[in-house]
This record gives sequence, C-alpha cells and structure tokens, in this order.
Amino acid sequence: MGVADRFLSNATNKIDAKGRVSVPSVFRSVLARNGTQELYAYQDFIFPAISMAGAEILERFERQIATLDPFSEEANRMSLLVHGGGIFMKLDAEGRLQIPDFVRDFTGIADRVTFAGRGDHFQLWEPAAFEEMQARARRERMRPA
Amino acid sequence: MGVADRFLSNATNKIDAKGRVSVPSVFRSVLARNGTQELYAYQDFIFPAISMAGAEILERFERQIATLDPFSEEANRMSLLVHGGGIFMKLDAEGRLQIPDFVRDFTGIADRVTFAGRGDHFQLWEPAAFEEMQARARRERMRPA
DNA sequence: TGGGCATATATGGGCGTCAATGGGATTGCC
DNA sequence: GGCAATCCCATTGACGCCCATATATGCCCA
Repeated sequence: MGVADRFLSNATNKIDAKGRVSVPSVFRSVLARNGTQELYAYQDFIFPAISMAGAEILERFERQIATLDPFSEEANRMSLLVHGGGIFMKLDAEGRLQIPDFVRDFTGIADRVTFAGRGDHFQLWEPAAFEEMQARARRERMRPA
Repeated sequence: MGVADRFLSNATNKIDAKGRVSVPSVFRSVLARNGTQELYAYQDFIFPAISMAGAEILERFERQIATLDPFSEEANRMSLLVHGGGIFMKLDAEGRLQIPDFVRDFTGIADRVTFAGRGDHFQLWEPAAFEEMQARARRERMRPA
C-alpha cells in the first residue's frame, strides 16, 4: 500500500437541502485508486460514528466471524452488527452521498458532517463529537494501560 | 545518517495573503537529501505545535497500532489521532506550504510561523509560544526529575 | 580585507482549474 | 398523482501552477 492510498486527515462538509454531502476529494481519490465502486457503511463498534470502506472490509469481518463458534453469543452479536447494521451506499456523479436517517440517529449528525480518515477506511462524525473525542484521545493517550 | 541530514536550528517566516509560508531552505535541503516528497503532519502529542516528517513516521505509528487488538479502545484512539488528526502536505514549486485552519487552531499561529528543527523531524510553532517554551526548557533543563 | 557582482531565498500576485454547493428537471416508486 | 431519489447543469470560492521582484547570501577578485 502506497502512502497516498490511505484515508488521512479530516474535513467537515455541509448537508444540503436534499440531504446530500460531498465526500472530500482526498477520500474520493483514494477510493478511485483502490477501484472501489460500492461503499459499505456500518455503525462503528467503539465510537458514535459511521465507518465506510470498500466491500473488502465486509469480507474481513465475515472471515473473523467464521473463526468463532457459529452458535456462540459472540458470533451472533458480531453478525448482527456487521450484517444487520451495515448497508451499501454509492456516490452520485458529483461525489456526494445521501445521509439516511439511521446515520443521523446513530451519530447525532444534523446539518454538517465531519469525515475522518482512519487509514483503511473513513468515518462520518457529528463535528462537535469528533472534536471532543479527539481531544479526549489526546489526553488519555499516555495513560498506563 | 550524516550530520547534515538532520533538522537543526529554527527560523521564522511570514504567512502571505494566500496563507502560504516558505519552508526554510535548510530544511528543504534535508528533505531533498532524504528523498522526501510527501510530508506527514500531525498535532504534536506534547507541545502546541505541528510536527512534520516524511511518511516513515506514519508507518512507525501504524506498526505500533498494529500490535494492539484492532477492536480495542486503545487502538481506535490512537488511529483517531494518527489518521484522523494527521495529514499529507506537499510543498509548491517555490517550497512553500499552505497553513490550514486546524494548524492555526492548534498552535495559535496567525501571521508568522517558527520552524524548529528536531533532528529527524521539524515543527511549526507560533513564534512567541516557541520562545517561551525554549526559555522554559533552558531553565528546567538540569532540574532533578 | 573589503567591495561588488551573481545567485538563491523569501515573498507577492495573476490566472486557470477543480472542488463544494445549490437548484431545476426528470425518473422511478408507492 | 405525489414523494423522493437521481441526473444534469450553474455558481462561487479555494487551491495549484506559473512568473515577477526584492532582499539577503555567498562568492570572486582586486
């Protein structure tokens, strides 16, 4: 993976009257370079954010689930999140995406979206929540484990 | 690493009307010698300064993250800082870089930037903050821990 | 050693291109 | 038929790319 092939930095864009937001062009470039057509979106396991990536990440999750006892609670929980909580999305010709209600509900996003790079994927945050979480991460970073 | 291959000394340059600053040529020489094309910038973990270096440092961070459980809070916090809070920047033909808003917010930089060498990387400071921090470092240098 | 010239550095600004956004028109679906 | 999603086009502001200029720096030679 080249250096420019990861999702890096963050940017905040406006949701228009029709419920669309532009995905930052830096991120769109990465998607194009990876040949990603369809985006898989799911509720993040840790943060109040929506994570997005190409479909390969879904396959990764499925492999992980496959390593578990299929009748275990763990496997069921995981599948519920990954399959039940995930959705495919695609960009329009201008590189925008529609923000569905479940995204607003889960993240608190209202009229602006912060796109945050996470290396192999990126996330959609409510701007203030992102700020706050980042500040907290900085504070807690060096705590003893 | 030869002696001339590290970032040494400091210099203060002006931000122009378009929000650009020249990177001191001593630093640009080091970058050229190391073959660094793309710069990775992140909010320093200790000081109110932006640290910049080649992409190796990002890879170092990522290796560190990779040692953690990918679903742990620790790993996610770290990635939020390293990926979400970092950015690739590149110099224009004249060796200048654009100062984005997050740099101003984090450092207090307004119209002038102090570039401070730190050996394997360099930093962007608000001039007065740098002075003060350096004075303090000098005072406290030999204090018992 | 000092003056003067050559060059590089820091800075300023024009201009074209692209990204982000807004909005009309058309299509598909309930 | 009405609502919403999609397609298409327009606008504006930011950014990248280019060239210009002044000042500082080093260099050469007397």
